[in-house]
Amino acid sequence: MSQIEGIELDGHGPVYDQIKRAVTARIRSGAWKPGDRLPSEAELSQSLAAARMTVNRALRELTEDGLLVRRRRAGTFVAQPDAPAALLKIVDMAKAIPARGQAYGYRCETDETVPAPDAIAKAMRLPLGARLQHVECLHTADGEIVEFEERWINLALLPEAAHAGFGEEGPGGWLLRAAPWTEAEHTVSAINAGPDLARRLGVAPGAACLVLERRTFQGNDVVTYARLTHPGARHAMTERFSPET
Amino acid sequence: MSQIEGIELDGHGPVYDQIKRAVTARIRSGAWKPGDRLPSEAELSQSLAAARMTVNRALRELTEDGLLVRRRRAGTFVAQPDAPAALLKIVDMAKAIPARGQAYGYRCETDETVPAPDAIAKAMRLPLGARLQHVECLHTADGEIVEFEERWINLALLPEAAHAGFGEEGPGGWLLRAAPWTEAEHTVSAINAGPDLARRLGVAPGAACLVLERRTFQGNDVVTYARLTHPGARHAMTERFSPET
DNA sequence: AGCGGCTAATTGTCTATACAATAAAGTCCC
DNA sequence: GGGACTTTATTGTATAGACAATTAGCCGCT
Repeated sequence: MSQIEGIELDGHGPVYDQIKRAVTARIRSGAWKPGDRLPSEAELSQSLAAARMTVNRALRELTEDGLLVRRRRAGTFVAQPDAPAALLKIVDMAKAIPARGQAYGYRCETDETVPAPDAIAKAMRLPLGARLQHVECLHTADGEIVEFEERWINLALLPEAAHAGFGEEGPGGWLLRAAPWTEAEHTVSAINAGPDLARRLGVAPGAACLVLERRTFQGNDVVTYARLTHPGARHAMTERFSPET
Repeated sequence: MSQIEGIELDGHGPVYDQIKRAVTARIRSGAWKPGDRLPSEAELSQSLAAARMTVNRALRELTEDGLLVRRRRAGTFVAQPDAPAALLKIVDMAKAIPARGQAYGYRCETDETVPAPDAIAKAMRLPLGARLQHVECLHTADGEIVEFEERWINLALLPEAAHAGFGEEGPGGWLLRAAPWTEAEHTVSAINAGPDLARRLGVAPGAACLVLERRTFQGNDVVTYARLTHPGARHAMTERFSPET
């Protein structure tokens, strides 16, 4: 029983990390398949000449990464490769553009205090006419418009926003400093540019645009709602991601 | 020095978790601000009457979550709330649609072995004319088309794909079982539907569509390339996410 | 002032041990 | 056979102690 033929460590880096790599390699190579049971911590601990706590840490972290599943008394199993749960990271333009080696530009077009319009009040779960700071601005990369930002900030939660002045800096950075947030919700969709939007983005009316909507929460209250529109042809979001960490 | 006035644990659940919650609460409440230094592990261990290993685990996990930053000899600090690094999870239609309580439907339109067309060969980093399995299919929710999938599978890596038969099941599920993958890359963009695409999706020509492209890697080789097109108006991807875990 | 080396504070890891919690498997009794 | 109880393998957590690795800060020298 327990044919634990040589799982071998490579001697590079911390032991728990070596164990993680060794187990990962076994799974990757197909030697251990989804549903297979691994040797128990006690067995591994002995066969690897490591403390059980060290083995435990390795297996625990692999479990957090979704590579393993563990059940008390039953054992540790190779996880079924679940959803290719891919993630798309959504980044702040003011940071992403310089990171790509392009010149970042910002232009503020609107910065005013207004009562909440119907649709916005609903999206922000606020009573009709609640006071909001409304900002409209453009982000450019090497002079080309890559994002049109429409932003509403809940003045009941962040009264300072009314006097922050978004002429020089976008609301993104300011909010990051001013507002701790607990949760965010994103929606991605595609729309045809209407005449007004087309003019602002400098694209033909009807052109496809990528829209990212973001609601940021403080507990159950919506702190801010943003609608970020990108010319579809001109801008794409790319993210590379690996499951193992 | 070190005014560690009462960080208090609540007695619910594991100690390391209590510590995580207590520290998180401090940061959330603003009592500890970005850049502030926390008491050392030794101090916390004493003031909380917990072993240093336990404190270490709590702080380590919070560091992995990006809430803290740690430097040897310097100490543990509250992290600058970095990018509101928002994540959009990309899900498999065959799973996502039933999860939303809608009836999932699948229809295969093409399932053939072909030499790689120019653009695809380039995207998959393959020589021109390499053998690929080409699948085109539709995913519906309550009868409405929500995704048009164009899929190319590298037969050099997965020869079984030629005889898998994608008439009943989409390539997504099959690939999940057949192909271990190490990395994936996603690109999101928006396009105007051309005549052909409009017909297939059942939308007006020129309608905005959301396009998700996915390349899945095995090491440096591209296993499969997928182009998933969604009618922009009819479908949006939403994801809620919180930074603390 | 600047450079180099020493000291010590702090995190990072590993170990051995202990006990708690869980749940699979077995046992007994009807 | 099946339900209730007991056993026991396995993971989950906590602890104390040790040493390694890193590096900020200090001291001394030039």
